[in-house]
Amino acid sequence: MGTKLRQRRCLPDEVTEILRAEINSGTFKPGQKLPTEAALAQSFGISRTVVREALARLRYDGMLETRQGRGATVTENWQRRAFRFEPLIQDKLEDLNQLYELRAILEKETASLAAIRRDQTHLIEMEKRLRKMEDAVAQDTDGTIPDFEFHRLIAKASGNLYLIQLMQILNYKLIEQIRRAREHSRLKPELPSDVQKEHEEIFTAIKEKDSNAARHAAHKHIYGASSRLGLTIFDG
Amino acid sequence: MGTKLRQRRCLPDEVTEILRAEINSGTFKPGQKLPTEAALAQSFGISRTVVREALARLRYDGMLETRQGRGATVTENWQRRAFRFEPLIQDKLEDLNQLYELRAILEKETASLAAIRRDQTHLIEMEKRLRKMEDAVAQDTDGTIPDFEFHRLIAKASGNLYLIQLMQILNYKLIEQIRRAREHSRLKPELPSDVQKEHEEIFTAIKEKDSNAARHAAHKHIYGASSRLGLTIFDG
DNA sequence: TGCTTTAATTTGTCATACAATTATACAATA
DNA sequence: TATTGTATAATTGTATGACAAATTAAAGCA
Repeated sequence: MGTKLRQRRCLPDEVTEILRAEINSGTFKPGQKLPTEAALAQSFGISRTVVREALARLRYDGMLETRQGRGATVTENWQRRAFRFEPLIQDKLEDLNQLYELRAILEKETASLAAIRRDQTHLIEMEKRLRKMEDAVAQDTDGTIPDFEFHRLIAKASGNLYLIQLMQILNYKLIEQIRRAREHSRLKPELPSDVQKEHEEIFTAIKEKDSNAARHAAHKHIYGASSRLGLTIFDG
Repeated sequence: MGTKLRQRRCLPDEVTEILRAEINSGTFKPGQKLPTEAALAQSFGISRTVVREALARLRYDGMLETRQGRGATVTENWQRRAFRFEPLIQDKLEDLNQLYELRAILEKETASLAAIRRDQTHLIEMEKRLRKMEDAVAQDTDGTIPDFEFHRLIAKASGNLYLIQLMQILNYKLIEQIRRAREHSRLKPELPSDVQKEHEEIFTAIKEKDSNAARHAAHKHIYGASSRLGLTIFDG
């Protein structure tokens, strides 16, 4: 295990990433034991302190189980405790594709719930963001933030705290990923007027408490967004 | 912050949970600085080692950002990196309710996708689990494992890796939670024959590539399961 | 063999030390 | 006064050593 360490970030980050990758790739299989902390420290050429920090993280994710005197064993992969939107697929486009597929599912049902549970406050806040986006379109500036907030408000109106958290993380991840993808491989930019129209449709459906219409409008929006990015998610 | 530590589990677990809760509840707000490691160690009455391990975990989840010389600040909650199904709500029944609502959403759409993308192998494996569950019903034994695996196979057939991971974690969490709830407050047990019938319906729909039927069958199943537990999720 | 005891191994926690980085206080200067 | 530069303190990052607690492996014994 003489993997080299690049001192770009802090050491525990590096070690965690390496160990995580080795577990995911099957170098250490479920049920199998990891080398001892001392051995890992020596093979990485670092102190036990750093190794322990890395193991602490993986243990917290439920990837490892350590017991005093026994060592660390890789957990069966179905009892993990944390979900991370780390790239699961090599092909970046396919990865983005699957993320958007998940997003479509969540946005659809969230909008549907929001149409039922929204109150006046939600509507007011949503409309504020709609106007901000309108301004952004008119002035040709970046409307990413009100866009992000608009979707967050829909989630909030759905009333489901897990949905809220999950979508917040997912949407932020997507913003980051798309921004990065744009820098490198020049993904097509969104067409602001289309986006604005789609947002209005979602808003109207939620306002009118039309659950099905909200679901369809949300689907149309996410499907449209993915299409504009050149993705090909399933149009269920 | 003289919160007491009960030595039930290991110290870092306790400290992590406490800090996590304090951040979530707003005791430490986003952008705000945490006490220094030394101060935390002293107030908890433990060593800096343990505090560092707790902070390492929260940092890894993206809840904290620490910089050498500056200290630890709470991250804006929209840039967190990991999603955990930790109790977000005080009321345990409402928490379970929201978890099931999320599960309903995911199972529905997963089944729908599975009906489109499943291949012969998936069907064979699913059927194996169906038979095992049948046996469990007949012999009045615990069919939790084949049940769990059946749902995992549906997710697998959907082809979306994020869905697979997410649902695995969620379903495992629910199994744990229900088991624990049963011990304490005697939740109603499932009616195995009903469950079996619902599973067969989902399977048939997926087998026949009927996406809508699969969606409906899955919804019926999760809605039924939650009802049998005495929950009241929305019947959209 | 089968059981008990002992020793070695390994993680959990503590304490200390120092380097690297940042914040703070303060003096010097224009 | 305001700003800038410098020294000082504070804080995290990493390394090392030590010991307790738990587990495993080995040795000894019937």
